Amino acid sequence: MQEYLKSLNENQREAVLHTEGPLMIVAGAGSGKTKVLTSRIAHLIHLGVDSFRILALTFTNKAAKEMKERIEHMLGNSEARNLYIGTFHSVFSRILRVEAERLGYPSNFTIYDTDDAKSVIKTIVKEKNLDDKTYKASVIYNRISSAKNSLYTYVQYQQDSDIQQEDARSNRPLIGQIFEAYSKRCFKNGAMDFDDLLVNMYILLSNFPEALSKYQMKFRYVMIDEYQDTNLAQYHIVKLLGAMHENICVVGDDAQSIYSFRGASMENIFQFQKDYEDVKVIKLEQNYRSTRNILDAANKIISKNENQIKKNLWTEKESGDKIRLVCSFTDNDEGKFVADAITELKIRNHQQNNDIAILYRTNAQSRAFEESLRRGNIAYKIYGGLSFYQRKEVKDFICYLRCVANPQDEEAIKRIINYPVRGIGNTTLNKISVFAQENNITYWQALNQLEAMGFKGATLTALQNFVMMIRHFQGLLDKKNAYELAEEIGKLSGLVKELYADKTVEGLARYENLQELLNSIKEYTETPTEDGELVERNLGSYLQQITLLTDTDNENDPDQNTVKLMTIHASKGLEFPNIFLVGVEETIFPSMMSMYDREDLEEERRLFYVAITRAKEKLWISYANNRYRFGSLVQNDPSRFIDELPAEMIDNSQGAKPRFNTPKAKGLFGNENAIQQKKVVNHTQTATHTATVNFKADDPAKLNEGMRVEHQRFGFGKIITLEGPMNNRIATINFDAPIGQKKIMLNYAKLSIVS
DNA sequence: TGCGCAGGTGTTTTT
DNA sequence: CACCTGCGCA
Repeated sequence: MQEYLKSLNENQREAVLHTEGPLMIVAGAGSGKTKVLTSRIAHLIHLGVDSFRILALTFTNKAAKEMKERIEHMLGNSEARNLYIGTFHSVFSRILRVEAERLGYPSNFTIYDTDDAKSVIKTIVKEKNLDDKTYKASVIYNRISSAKNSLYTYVQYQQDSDIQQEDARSNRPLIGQIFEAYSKRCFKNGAMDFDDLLVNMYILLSNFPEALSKYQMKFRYVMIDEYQDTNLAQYHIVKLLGAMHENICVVGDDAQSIYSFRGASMENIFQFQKDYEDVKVIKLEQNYRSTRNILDAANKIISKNENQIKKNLWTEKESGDKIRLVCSFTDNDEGKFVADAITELKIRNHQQNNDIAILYRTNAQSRAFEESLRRGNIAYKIYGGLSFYQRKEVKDFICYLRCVANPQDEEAIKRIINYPVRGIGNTTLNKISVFAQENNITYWQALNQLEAMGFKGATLTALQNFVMMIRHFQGLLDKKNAYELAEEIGKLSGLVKELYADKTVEGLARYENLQELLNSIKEYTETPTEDGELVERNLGSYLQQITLLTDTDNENDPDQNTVKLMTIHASKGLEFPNIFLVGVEETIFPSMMSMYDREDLEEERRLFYVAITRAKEKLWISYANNRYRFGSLVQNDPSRFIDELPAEMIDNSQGAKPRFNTPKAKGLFGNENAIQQKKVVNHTQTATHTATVNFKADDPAKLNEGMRVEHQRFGFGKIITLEGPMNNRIATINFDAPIGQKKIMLNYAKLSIVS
């Protein structure tokens, strides 16, 4: 038997050996999913399958990279280089570069990140003279994005009566029109947003039979990781790609489906089994990661969900430590507790920083921990937030590169036309926009007819100089490699000089970031091709791949020994010996947005499950009684998920009392009066109030002290005080027994006036 | 055109 | 609280 087969358990081996026909692997957390996928690919190559004909799609670059490295290691030769392994987005962008012409895009098309996309939407909203408060870019972007993820065109969007009614109800009836204008503008700009990479791939396969058969023949074996996170567009693409050979292998875990807000649908798992008659389903249920206490707790949690494929995840490991439940008085105390616990872990248990991760629900929660870790002299790294390429100075530079590679890219031109300052103001920009619109030409084409627009004097000279400069760069595109070109751009544009002149600390950091960017371009230019035949290492391909890179992906020095801080979403697929899961409080986790809907709540619970199953040996679950949010102090109950943990696996010695959380107040605060003594509340009880049938929230501005009101969860009560600014109003309400007095943030809570 | 200040406004989660 | 926007002034 081959070496790689020996180390597999029976089910894993069956999955590896089942190479022909549709296969679905339901892989529980920590059940060796990646091992199976990589072994399966190695096995295919052993059987003589041409490595060029294997496609594996993942959701993160990191997962793709890991798979590739592991296969390389297993094979011991360079065959792995020919494999098509990458994220949906990056693989499709490579294919679309080759096929761009069929779809009417330039092969150097730009990829718009979320910021670029929102900026285009803002422009359109302004052009249509709509109110940018009702038509907020983020809202519109989300509407358009979810439409695209369901393969809706703007025409279908405009004709769908449900959608139209929904938009009308939210007072935004013109989103369909904005969608249309946005699509047309992106196309004109030679740009695709993230969703377009999927949509256009779908269009390519469904409208161009030659393209379809080309890729169907090419990819004889198709593998999909994290299948539970695919959306409708991805589902259809996978189905089309695999239709000829039907050698499709999907790996997923319904219990870890946490991306429905991005259009992912667990339904795809169930649909897969219906789509193919001869589908083989294999479950991987042995967990190799966590101790039994941790695993049992996770199982208990997930069993509360109605919507799931039943699995029996088990382990041979010992029960291990109990889960430590920690209650702190404030968010800062929570930070301090974690820092202290980490120090202790390192001293007593000889753990490294690398062995430890702090997980939270939202990025904003990282601050208290950053502070406490810094104070405790513990090296850490935060994942998430802005990717390197989204930082202002880096993106400015990239926009130079973008408009050289693709002069249709209006967003890029507008961003740099007056940076560094060259006397081209807003009025001028607007004139150019209007001219381009009226004559139905691109922004760049308009810039090449300056006289026709009637510019004179200093403005004309400034514009002419800009256009000449960009043309000069474009002329170098074929003569110089990406790095040489970038160097020239840095010099001639004055950007490097501008940043160099700034000697403040931040200025220095910005200058260094720019140098780092130049280095990365250099590195890219000098690395030999290894990615299969479609990759060319020029400026265009460089630009396309960096837009798809996230913060988690540029792990420059992996041997850095740091504690890792990240959201639970970002932690998926990772494992650590020690996990601190923090901020486990109602309104944070489950999030305020997901508390009132069964499906949303189940997704939060899956998220909780994902968090717990990251831990190999030790797990802390922590919450605070008081924390600052939006600048004011709020009080949260411990999360309902804490109550769902099995009591016998919990170590309560850190003073945490999930059911009766009395604050251990001992003058930790200067302004004691500001903190309302919290009533002892069993919050499972608090949830028993069912809102009146016709419950309708009233405008918080109408509330007054002394009024009797109804709260959806806490029931009826009387307003004692109202305080804080109107945009963050806090009411102290004396609720009827057994709830008692509570502070309520009106931004979140919905109150209905009774009398 | 650019800068400083006041005021408003917002937090899920991400390729 | 922290960030962004818009406005008034130099």
